[in-house]
Amino acid sequence: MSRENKTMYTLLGLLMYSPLTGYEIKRSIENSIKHFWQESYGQIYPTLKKLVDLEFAVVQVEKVDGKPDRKLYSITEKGRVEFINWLKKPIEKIPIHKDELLLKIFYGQNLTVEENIEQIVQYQDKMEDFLDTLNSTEEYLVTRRKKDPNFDYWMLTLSHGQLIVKATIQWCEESIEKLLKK
Amino acid sequence: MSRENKTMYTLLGLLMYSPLTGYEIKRSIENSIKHFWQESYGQIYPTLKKLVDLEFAVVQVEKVDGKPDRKLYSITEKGRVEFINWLKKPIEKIPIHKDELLLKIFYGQNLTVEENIEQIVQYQDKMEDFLDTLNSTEEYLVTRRKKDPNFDYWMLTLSHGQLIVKATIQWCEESIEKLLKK
DNA sequence: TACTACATGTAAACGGTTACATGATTGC
DNA sequence: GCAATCATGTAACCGTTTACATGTAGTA
Repeated sequence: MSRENKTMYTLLGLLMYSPLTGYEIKRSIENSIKHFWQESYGQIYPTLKKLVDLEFAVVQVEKVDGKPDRKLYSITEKGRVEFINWLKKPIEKIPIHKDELLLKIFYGQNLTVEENIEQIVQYQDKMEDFLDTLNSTEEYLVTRRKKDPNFDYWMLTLSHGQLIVKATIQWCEESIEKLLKK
Repeated sequence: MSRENKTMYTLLGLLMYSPLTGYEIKRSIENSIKHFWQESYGQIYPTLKKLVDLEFAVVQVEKVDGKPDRKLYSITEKGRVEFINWLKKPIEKIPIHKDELLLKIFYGQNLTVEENIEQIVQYQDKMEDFLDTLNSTEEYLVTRRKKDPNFDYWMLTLSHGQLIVKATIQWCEESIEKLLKK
């Protein structure tokens, strides 16, 4: 079973809006899909090269004084077809995400009840911080990006994050309760 | 920042209960933490070797006619200390799990509303199947393992899975609703 | 006859992060 | 003077999966 490279589709998806440089792609990911998707330069630049090799994108090199060349990547028709085909394809299997907290809780019998509660409390704190940043993003989208044709889809990914994080916080509270009764 | 090898701690945690072979470890993972943690033989066997190198475990080789040697690994005192120290350490940062469905939904404007709904419907189906297997596991634990000292902690990891999957199904339903109104 | 369970392991490749290297400009 | 932003990229390494190799015993 060959593994498909999702980084490629992430970049193609961004290039569907407009041509971008590697640097701009990184920034773009940082303030849009960051809460469920990340890419490093170590992935972005080689993938951009691959996109050109496969004729899914073309480069325009702009010379700039004293700076490295600015390489602007544009998606080709072939790239658009490839991207749309990927988009339509259903997700084959739900992925199992490795969860370090659960691994520690699974082995919880090796610690005291108090130590386990402490672990969960600290995790819950981090989840509440995360919920705050998601809520800030929502406010930004609603006040500044409501007219964008993508707005509804962006909001769907956000509400997913909010629901999951809230469920996790709820689990933390319930679990602490249960452990206190031991 | 050096990356810690969680596979090592996964194996040490299992060896805390009793000595095991690589094969038994694989099986053990398959019917306990499978819903949030997986390890392949390509990870297990080399890690077992490493555990012995670091003196966190010792091997006992049992010769068996016509079969490969059975290598039984036991945790050492040094290994127990290492494991407990890891268990106590708080989770530093919540990991961002890459989510292919959300990536596709984020780019949803490139498809029709119906195509996006179809994508979510199919995902929801898979989530409902997953919930069924989690519920079966719960039934098994409650009817067959209630006396085990680890029972409460095992149930916590299970209820986490159930809550998250239910939240995801809820998100699917709400999202389909929202898309139908477009 | 074929599949499953038992039991070991390796090699290649993939996917991803981190650290490094370079250097101009702008603003505090 | 220092940090941030713009802008390119590579190399080393880590973590993980997949496919391969080997072979017996029991069962459907």
